[in-house]
Amino acid sequence: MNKKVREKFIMDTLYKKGKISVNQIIEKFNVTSMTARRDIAKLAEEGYLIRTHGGAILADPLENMFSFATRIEANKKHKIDIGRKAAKFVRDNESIYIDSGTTLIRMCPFLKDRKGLTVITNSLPAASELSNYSNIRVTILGGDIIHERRSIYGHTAVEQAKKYSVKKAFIGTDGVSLKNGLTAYGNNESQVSNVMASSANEVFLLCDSSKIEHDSTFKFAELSSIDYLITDSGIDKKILQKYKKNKVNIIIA
Amino acid sequence: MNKKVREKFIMDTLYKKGKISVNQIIEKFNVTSMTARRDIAKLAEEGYLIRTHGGAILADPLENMFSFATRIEANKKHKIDIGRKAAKFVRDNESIYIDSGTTLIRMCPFLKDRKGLTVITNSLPAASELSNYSNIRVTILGGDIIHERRSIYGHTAVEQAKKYSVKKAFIGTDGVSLKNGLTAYGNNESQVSNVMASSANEVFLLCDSSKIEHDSTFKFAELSSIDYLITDSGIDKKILQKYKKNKVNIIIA
DNA sequence: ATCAAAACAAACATTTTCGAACATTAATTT
DNA sequence: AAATTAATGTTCGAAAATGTTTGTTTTGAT
Repeated sequence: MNKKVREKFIMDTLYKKGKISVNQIIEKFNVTSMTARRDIAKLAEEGYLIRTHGGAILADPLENMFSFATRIEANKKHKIDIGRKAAKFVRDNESIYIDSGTTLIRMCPFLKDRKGLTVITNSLPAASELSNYSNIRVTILGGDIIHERRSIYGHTAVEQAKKYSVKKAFIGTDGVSLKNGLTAYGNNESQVSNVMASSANEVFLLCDSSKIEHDSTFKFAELSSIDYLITDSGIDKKILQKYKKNKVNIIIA
Repeated sequence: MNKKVREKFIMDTLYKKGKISVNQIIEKFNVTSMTARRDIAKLAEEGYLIRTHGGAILADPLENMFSFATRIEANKKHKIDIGRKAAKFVRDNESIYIDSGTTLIRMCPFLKDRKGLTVITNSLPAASELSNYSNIRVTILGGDIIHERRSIYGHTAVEQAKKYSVKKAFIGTDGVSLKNGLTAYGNNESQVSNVMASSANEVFLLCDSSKIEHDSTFKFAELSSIDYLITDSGIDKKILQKYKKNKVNIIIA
């Protein structure tokens, strides 16, 4: 079971230093280069890192490696994990809704191999990312753009949203708690999420653990309106138990 | 494995300082000048930067936005010229429509200082670019996305377009001729352009000179429906005269 | 306009890393 | 315990990265 330990070491090193070499792995664990390379290959396959000659660097699926300032976003790793997990629920030939939000964007790269997928979204970056994949049909909601979030909202967006019905809706939130359900900073964007969620067969809420048991200003949906809550391993055990007791279908990525 | 790391360093430096020298790379990574130059050459090949003697400077940011397979557009200079010229017709506190198309995108950076501007667009990259400027209200048309063009079309988009009325519409085309007017490859996108143009006080057609007296498949508008044709200095003198005789209001950027 | 220094690039040499194929050794299942 | 599966090791030719040499081009100062 050393494999998992090596993988953890690789990712830890990457998050700390941004890069790792095959030799580092060889020396640390006394394995052959082939094994080290296989580890790296596997993690690359899963989208965690980008291979290089002699090692690997940290992957960032969205900003291709030449991103503007390389500010290391808080919770980026967690968000990628959540995005990957969420993407696993998407099947070929489905139609899904992807909400705006930094966590939701992380789903997109993991959808690129789906066949016959139709995606409806109110997220400008999600639409941009998905429009790279010619096999995915992308529909964007029209309306006004919120600059800070690159998301689309307003009456027009809501009206358009009402016309669609999707199999699965993947939505975000600014906060979620057992007491107040889903809450957001602004009242506007969440209306779109609500409409799309209400027509969906299954609703997935994606939120990193920092938002759990944290309330924002506007309450926009009950906890019961979601079918699955996908979050990261950073969630407090006690809170996790409490949620399970309250029959929230919680998934740890 | 240093290669990717060097590339990242090069691009980071470029984004921070706008330029980089071969010597900086040599000193930082202890490599030969040949290696440093090969790095630069490769990145230039991919369109990320522009080579100079002794180093490189940053390539156009817009290029990077969708650029994965960035073929370096011919006519880029011309398109920028056209975009700059077109932007000069935009006043504070107006509402305008910006069509999809590579020429139209070039307008956006020149609009960043306008006050109280409202922009409606069916172009994904234009919307992305404009959403960087918090002083500009951006409305995007909803609908299906054409991958190759990053533009939005279809029934939904047309219906939404009908609800707006703008002061000035800036539209693009695949071809324009005295005989056939404005023509496009596909029949779909141009419908949106048509609707927005018909409600506008003034219609500007932006097209580089390679498209003039060149016909595409679908005829979507008369030449008389546009008020100004903005093109580049590459236009043939004889054709220019002919257009002027036919009372086309032609502007050379 | 001329010249020297710096920058460049083609061709070739060297070093390093890869990865496919097969062998071996755990770990799991039956 | 035998069979199956997963993980790791070994070998070796191919590919990639980098260095070296050498002659050409560019630049900038005179």
